[in-house]
Amino acid sequence: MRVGELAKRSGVPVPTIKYYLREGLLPAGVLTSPNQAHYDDEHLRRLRLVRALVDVGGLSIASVREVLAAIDTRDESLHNKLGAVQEAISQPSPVELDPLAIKDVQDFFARHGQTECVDVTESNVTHMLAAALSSARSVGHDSIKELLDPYLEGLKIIARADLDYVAQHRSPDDVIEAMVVGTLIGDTVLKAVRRLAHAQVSAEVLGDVPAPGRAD
Amino acid sequence: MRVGELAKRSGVPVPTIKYYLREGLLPAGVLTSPNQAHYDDEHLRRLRLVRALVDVGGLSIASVREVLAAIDTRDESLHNKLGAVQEAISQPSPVELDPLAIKDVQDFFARHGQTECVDVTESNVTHMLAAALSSARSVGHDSIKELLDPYLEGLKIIARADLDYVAQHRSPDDVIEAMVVGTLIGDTVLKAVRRLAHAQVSAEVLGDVPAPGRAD
DNA sequence: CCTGAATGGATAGCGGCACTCTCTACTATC
DNA sequence: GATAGTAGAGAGTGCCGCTATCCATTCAGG
Repeated sequence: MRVGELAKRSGVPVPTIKYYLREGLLPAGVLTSPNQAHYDDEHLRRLRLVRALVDVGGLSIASVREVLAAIDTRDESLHNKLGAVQEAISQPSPVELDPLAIKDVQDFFARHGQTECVDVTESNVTHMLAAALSSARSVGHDSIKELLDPYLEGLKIIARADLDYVAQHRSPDDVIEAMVVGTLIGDTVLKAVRRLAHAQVSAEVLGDVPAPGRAD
Repeated sequence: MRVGELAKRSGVPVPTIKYYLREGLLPAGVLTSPNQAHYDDEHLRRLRLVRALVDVGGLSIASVREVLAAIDTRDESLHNKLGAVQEAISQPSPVELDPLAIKDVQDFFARHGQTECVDVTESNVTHMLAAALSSARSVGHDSIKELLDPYLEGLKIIARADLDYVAQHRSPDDVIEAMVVGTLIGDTVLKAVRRLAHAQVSAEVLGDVPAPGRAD
């Protein structure tokens, strides 16, 4: 197919597709003449993935490029690849880290037998966690660290489901893509369902009546 | 204190503080003369909250304004206020909704006894969920909907912890703020911990050795 | 009381990002 | 041969979150 049809089938405007091509988010089509190229279903699939990462995952174009690079790398173990993708989809926030928050993260790791991680800034993921706790501290909510353990408890169930989902896929490429999609879209799903759970819980506890003094 | 000290104590540059004042994210200080105003700890607290929402929550200035407005509204029930905050911190994505994904969301609600919600686009939260599932469908991962139930399972534990955390706070204002901080910073914490859980699980299953054929 | 730094208030400018427009030279199609 | 579409590339756009500049005023130190 040519770019026009790719645009029609994906819902992405032609100029945007050209932009993605320039930015390296989409491999070039096969040139049949100096100004004619041919795109296949793989391009369509990739284009939809890019849109999913941008629209739902909220990734920047640069991050998408990193993620795709990690997906496309062929000479690494699956585990390393997953790690690279994790890093790419977890951009650090510009918050400066509070040493006490770093301590909280280290304690958390220690509590769960992970004694390796000494330098929190080493990984985007741990940096993200430390940044979140730092921010919480700065607004006087340092006790939010008490949530870490129950969160882990709930996340064990969730991570198991994620794993089962990813395990459905056969080829390593599909596994990686499932991981990316599952993680990023999963984040959004989690966010939404958590809010629904909050709403339900708050309705139960607070009800429509303003009676906060009830013993539960 | 004056703006210079506010800047020093918060780490936010003076011009940025002025910008926030203009944008209504920060109430004006008490004028003691035509060009002298006095700011108190409440301003500092609010300023830190704004930074937390922007840096960790990733909210736009406009969303922050909405959240603060919801926090500051005085004439609504706590439950309504929480709902307003939820909406404000859940911006809809520009994805167009797949009817099948909408059906998935409705089925999910039906499975859990929530029969009220007919129109998914009514709330930003349900819209977010439907958008995420739509995107998943578009990249060929429609079976991600199977994750909804296990996610809810894990999130029940998490939401309970959230509720306990919020319940520690006395005044309604503190409850609202705890809800905002707990939800937004909690999102980031959840994201990070989930990634750590993934990494751990993938290390266990895949190990450093490329032996995918092991029976678990 | 004088001087230099800081302040409130307002307007304009900047840098980054994700496109979007425009143009040229060409080609497929009717 | 007219028309529509295409590759490729550079410039332009719109928004967002600041940042710079300016002015009249005022505070703080000597």
